[in-house]
Amino acid sequence: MELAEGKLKFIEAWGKLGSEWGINRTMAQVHALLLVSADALTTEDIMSELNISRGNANMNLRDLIGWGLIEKQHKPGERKEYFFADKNTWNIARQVAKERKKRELDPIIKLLNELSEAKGDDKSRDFKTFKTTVKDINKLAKNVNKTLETMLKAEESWFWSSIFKIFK
Amino acid sequence: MELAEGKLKFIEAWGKLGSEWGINRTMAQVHALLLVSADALTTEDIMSELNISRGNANMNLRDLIGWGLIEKQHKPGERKEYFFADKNTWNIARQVAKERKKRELDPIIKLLNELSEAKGDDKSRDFKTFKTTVKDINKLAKNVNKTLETMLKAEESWFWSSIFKIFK
DNA sequence: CTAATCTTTCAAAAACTACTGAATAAACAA
DNA sequence: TTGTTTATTCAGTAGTTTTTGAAAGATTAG
Repeated sequence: MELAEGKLKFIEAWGKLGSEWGINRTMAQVHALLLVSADALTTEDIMSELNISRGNANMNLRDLIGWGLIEKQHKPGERKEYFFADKNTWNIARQVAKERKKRELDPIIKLLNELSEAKGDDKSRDFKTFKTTVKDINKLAKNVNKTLETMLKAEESWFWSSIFKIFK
Repeated sequence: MELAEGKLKFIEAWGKLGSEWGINRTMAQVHALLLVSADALTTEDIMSELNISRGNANMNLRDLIGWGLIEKQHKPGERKEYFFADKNTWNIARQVAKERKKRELDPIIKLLNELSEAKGDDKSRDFKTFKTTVKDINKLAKNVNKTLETMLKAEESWFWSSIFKIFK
């Protein structure tokens, strides 16, 4: 396989993976393109590599900045903006975990806490099932939360060696 | 908060969470409804609780069976089918992890292995970036893979107590 | 066998999400 | 200031995914 073909396959796969995890396919593709580009790219570069419009490129670039996955760069003497991706895989994983935790896990934990206060007939089978389900999911969510918090603070090598120490 | 209201909120939240993670909103809602129902429900029950059509209910019920999250039940003397969800949260988490690993992680690891064979000019900066990025993502993917494999085999209590022994 | 009941399928419609491209805004140079 | 270049916005369009509902298919009873 040649580099050019490999890049295309990587971009396609990253886009597909993103869309399977609720992330806009094009946004994931822009990210993939920047991940395999040694130099920072302009909006025009991205538009022509991925065959997308200016508006689409701009919107996804800004979203990627919002996720903390890419940054703008200004070259001296040039007016246009260049973009480059953080290539450190552990940083990427942490950044995604951090954003999704904030956007999704934190709100659901808040709701589960409220739901566990719900009142009802203690003899009703449905009520008991509701209570138990909410309680159990809450417990799981809090465990995931604690693990993520550790991961967000950790160094990659420490994190994995710790994991595998217990799984040996 | 009353039980009825709590159920509705739970169903809504579970549906939203699902859709944020690439799972059909209605499928997640059907799952949520079964999770908070003590007794098995018929297709009709689900149609009327969630205000969805027969076709939609049927399709999502079958998908949930495919994910291993719910099961059919037959009541003696009755012709219609009843559905109930496994309420064990750890089983749910494992089942989802297992399916997504099979559908998404395994294929991407296969591709990454192929991509790391790609040939190119060893002096090209783009080629070096490509190689490094692919190699690093591959390493991360394999670590996640190993961790998931351990999780799939593990008992809940063992898994979390092991995690927290290290991450305390 | 036929009738009754329940399940599954799938083409068409509806709903939703993403994309385009032209207009507008902003930044800078002269 | 005006002209030039680049960035942003957003209404309309295109594309995708989900849902409906009626028809076809199963299954069981008599």
